[in-house]
Amino acid sequence: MTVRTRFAPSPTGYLHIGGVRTALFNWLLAKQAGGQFILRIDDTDAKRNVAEALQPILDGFRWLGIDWDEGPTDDGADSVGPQGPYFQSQRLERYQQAAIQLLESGLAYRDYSGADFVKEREAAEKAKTNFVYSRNWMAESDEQAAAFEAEGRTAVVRLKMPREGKCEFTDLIRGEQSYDWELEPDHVIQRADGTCLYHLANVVDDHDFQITHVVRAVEHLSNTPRQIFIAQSLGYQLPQYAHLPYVAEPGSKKKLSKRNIDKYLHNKDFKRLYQAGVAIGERIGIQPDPSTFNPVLVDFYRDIGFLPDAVVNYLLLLGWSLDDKTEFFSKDEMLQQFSLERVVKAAASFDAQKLTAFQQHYMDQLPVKQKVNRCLKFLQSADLASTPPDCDLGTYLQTIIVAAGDRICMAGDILKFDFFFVDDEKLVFEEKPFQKRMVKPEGAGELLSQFADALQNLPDDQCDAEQLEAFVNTFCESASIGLGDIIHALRVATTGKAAGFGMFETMAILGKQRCLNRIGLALTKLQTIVAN
RNA sequence: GGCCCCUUCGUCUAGCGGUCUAGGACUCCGCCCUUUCACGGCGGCAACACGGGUUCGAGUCCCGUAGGGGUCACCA
Repeated sequence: MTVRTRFAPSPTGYLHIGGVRTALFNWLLAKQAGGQFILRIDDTDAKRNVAEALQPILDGFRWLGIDWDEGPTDDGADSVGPQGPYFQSQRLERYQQAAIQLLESGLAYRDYSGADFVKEREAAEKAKTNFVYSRNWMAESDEQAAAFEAEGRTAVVRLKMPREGKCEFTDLIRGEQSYDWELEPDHVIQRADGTCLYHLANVVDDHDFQITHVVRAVEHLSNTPRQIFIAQSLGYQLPQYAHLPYVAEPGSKKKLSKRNIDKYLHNKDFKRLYQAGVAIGERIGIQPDPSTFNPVLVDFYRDIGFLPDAVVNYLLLLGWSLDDKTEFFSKDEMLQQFSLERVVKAAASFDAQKLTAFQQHYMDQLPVKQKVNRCLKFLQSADLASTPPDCDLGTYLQTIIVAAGDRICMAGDILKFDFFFVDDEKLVFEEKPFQKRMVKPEGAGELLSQFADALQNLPDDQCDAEQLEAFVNTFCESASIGLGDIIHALRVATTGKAAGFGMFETMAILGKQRCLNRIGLALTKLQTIVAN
């Protein structure tokens, strides 16, 4: 039997990190068995522009390398696959057929209760008793229906649920499950206007698409009995069920939700990641709106230069493990090793710091050329392209990336080192360090000026990091000062910042002329400040 | 509230009755390396929710208790 799994997002405009994990597990289960992974769009209730709200979700999956065998086309405008369409909004007829079949077999009925149903339910809630619908407005014959209609009532279709016995099924993760049928109310499966609801559509589609394994989050566990009822009533063969734990909030066990971003921002690690993202985002024109750009959403990671494999690897280990030590998995290894048996039952909190650690690891492993390509995109987006004379941007960038080592965790971090890529006259000297290192220390300007004169005479072919270091040391000796007396001012003057990587390396990369230019600009600025 | 689920270091987890004075990873803290930072190396802090059983023996099985969570729509 071919394993077929599915993930069924609603077109909401964003791809949630918890959803990705569910999709990933589905994908792994199908692909490791040589089966198919299907993307189905649950838009039965969507009144918005589906294509537009679907696009970010499709893009997200493509970026992560979670490819679907059947489902919407990449632009979300159409479907590909033998059982299409894969949009629920386009499958209404199928659901209606199923509703008729249920009606005809007496396992569903037309219900004319309207608001009376709610009244009964509320009364039961008030009395603190289990609610069992009286079925007073149930119409099982056309005569009954006509009578209710004469009262001006309209009908929905409800499931005629069993009122005794148990629903038993096996969950691949949670084992044997048993639910009392009497606790299941008569769910509505079709509205008065003929449109159908989730449970019906879901079961019909899973059957039509020949889904063999329904792998979804636990919040659906309690939906399973009614779906089993529908499937059995329709004569469908039941799929296997597996209910994953949900992904929880940072530092708590509550379900992670895009609605509570403000709350997560109080979490130290989450906030740090978010702020790192915002710092990058604002340089490349992303609105710092936490409702559309935050670490719960997959776009966030792509936008700031995470590696998709890092995100996937992290998510794999959120609720699953192979053993007591293996941390890193390539896609192939995941496909080889994944199994539902090893899925953890408890909810797992989202940990921004650990995700970042995975990113750091994957970035370290990435060949330099690829790092260059990724960082280059951010420079271009931020409109940064200034290089030393006779040096092309790619080569220059590579030098910087090598020197930066692991200081570039996500590709967008290259923007922290923007001073390498701005024209000298556009270099911004940060106020605080400039005050501290240039303005405040007595004679700093004078010293720097002398240094510039000396540097001017240093032959161009002696400007690598090592020789520069020797040169600076010699200068310090002759001026009878310590290295610390000049190096800080020198850093601020050449980079505008208080911190960076090795000073001599930085100077070597910038080149002598640009260092001189910048020192000159810093001295001019200093004079202006002193004059005022 | 009803029903259901879950419970090992701060976090992700290993553990399927003895090999557990509970292992790994992230974080944190030391030390080493490095003229600085980062990396790296070494080391450290830190957990079986509680109470009863069962058993020669329980983190591991059973039952309670507590806590946490999910779900109870003409949403999906």
